[in-house]
Amino acid sequence: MTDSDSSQSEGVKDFVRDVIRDDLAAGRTTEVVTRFPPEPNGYLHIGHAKSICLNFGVAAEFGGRCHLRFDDTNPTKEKIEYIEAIQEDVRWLGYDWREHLHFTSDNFDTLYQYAVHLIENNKAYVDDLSADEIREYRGTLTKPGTNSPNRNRPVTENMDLFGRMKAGEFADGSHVLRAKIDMASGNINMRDPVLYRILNASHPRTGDTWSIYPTYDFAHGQSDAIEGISHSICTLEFEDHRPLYDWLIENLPVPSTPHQYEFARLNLTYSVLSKRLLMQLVTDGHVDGWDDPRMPTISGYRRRGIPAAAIRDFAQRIGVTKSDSTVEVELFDHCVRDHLNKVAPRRLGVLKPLKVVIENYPETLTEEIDAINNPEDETAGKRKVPFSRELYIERDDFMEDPPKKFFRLAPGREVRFRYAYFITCREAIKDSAGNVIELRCTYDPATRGGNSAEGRKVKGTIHWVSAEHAIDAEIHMYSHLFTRPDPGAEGDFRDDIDMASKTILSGCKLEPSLAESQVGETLQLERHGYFTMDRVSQPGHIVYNQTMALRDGWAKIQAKEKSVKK
RNA sequence: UGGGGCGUGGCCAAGUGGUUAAGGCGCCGGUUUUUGGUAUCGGUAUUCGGAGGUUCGAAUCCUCCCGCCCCAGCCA
Repeated sequence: MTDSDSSQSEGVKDFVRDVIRDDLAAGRTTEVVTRFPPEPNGYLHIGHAKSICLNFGVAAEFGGRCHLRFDDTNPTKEKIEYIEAIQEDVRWLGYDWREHLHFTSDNFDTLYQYAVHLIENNKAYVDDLSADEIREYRGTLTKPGTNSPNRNRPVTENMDLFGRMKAGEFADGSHVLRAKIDMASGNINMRDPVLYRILNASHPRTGDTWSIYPTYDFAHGQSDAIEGISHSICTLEFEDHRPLYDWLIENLPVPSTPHQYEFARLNLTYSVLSKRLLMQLVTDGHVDGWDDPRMPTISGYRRRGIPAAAIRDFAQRIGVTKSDSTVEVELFDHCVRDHLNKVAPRRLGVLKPLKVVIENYPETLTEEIDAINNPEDETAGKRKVPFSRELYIERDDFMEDPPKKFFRLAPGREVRFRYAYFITCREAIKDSAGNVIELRCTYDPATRGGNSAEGRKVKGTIHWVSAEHAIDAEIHMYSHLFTRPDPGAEGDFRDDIDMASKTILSGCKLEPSLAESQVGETLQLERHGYFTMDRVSQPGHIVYNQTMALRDGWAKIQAKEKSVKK
């Protein structure tokens, strides 16, 4: 965690922190212990980041600790791959669980003993109704349920049956262990919830030792209690599980009494934030894996070059409340730009090259031009960029017949080549089809560095790259994965995928210093945006991902002109 | 007449009975600028889902109403 982060988190205020402050003040808690409890059945996304920042952040602020606990109670969906990826992501986000890496499966023996305890106290029973029958007996939202015919099975019989469930004598689905609570409760979670089910499946960590597995409800709160969690923070959909959470804590010989608090999960415009839908994008091949730079996953952001600090800043700015909300991606984008603007080294790169020949520049000369690495950070220093007679500029920086407000190059116009010279366009060379393929220009030797001694002004500054010295690169440009802010709001979310959300630019020309850049560093190509080298890069085949475009004032002016004309 | 939540500007979100309802994002306009970036200045809710009521005073308390979200997995 950086200093700017901790100073930002001062004065963070939300209802969760209010609760903790009150608990501390009233002596209900002496140590704040939280946990981030992912199920290893997929990759972490920005919604998880909100929870991670909350749980680890709160623990740090109050001098407590935060555990990383894998909620691995469903072997049919969980994989080692996810366990490893999740740890990498949490670490990359900047958080440290120290020795507190836990697994719900670490508690399987204890949980089993807890179940036995409930049976012995006549508070749980083995039911051999089918799943369908259990559903029928459960009633509906408005009609109370009815008791299972097995509800009054004698304790000894329950003990025998439960033991045999554990021993693997029964088929999947043939029996379950249920809590004996209240089939008429308005809260469906209290209508004798299932505590254990038979799953003859191999578990990523416990292998084949178990054929019964606890449900979320039976495992989560008890694991909290075992780990000494003081504040168990989860999302709103678990709100009506809280009475069950509390009931189990009260009725079991657990070592501590944790409490559950719920906050609203994150929704983001132009994104889907559900492991199920993200999984579908991956398995159907709509994206290039969980870490596709268009994915709202932590690994996707990392590959896209978004810094962890920006994600933490975002998590802090959106706040923590109980009201359902959808945050506009623009806020996320702002956090990314805000951070990168301060730290990203500036470089020159041409995405869509147009050749320029400086006619009055010596053919054999190459000059080393001083360029500032980061105008926002003096300590970043300067570098040398080679300038020569033949250069590339951006196609979009030249117009044969420019509109009034176009400040870039055009026939007869003079502009500044950043850090180098004032350049005047003398002629545009065209191919037989009428496309401009080359510009013939002249330079003013007296403007070296980019200023005219006599105070002559120029309206535009454009970037350039020396043709002879440039390195070639392929650049992947990205836009929102979805065409609408609320994918899936009308029909299948896959119909809202923007097929043009990824475009590949090849033959891009970058300044030679970029030969030394590395995967994991995000830099700014001036006037374009932020970019980062992709992990697929090879020595002869450099690939960059666009992290985020700079805000584009020119695009706004153009859009306005267009709407005025209409 | 099932249970549980939530409603403050376009989007987040402070506010916990007492001067003109914080702040951020976005948007609009100005200034600066060797990135049409950044920075900076100004504008953007006479009103807090609605209606009543209590009070000298209400976004904050009470009543009723309206809207939205979650729950009927042997998923988490």
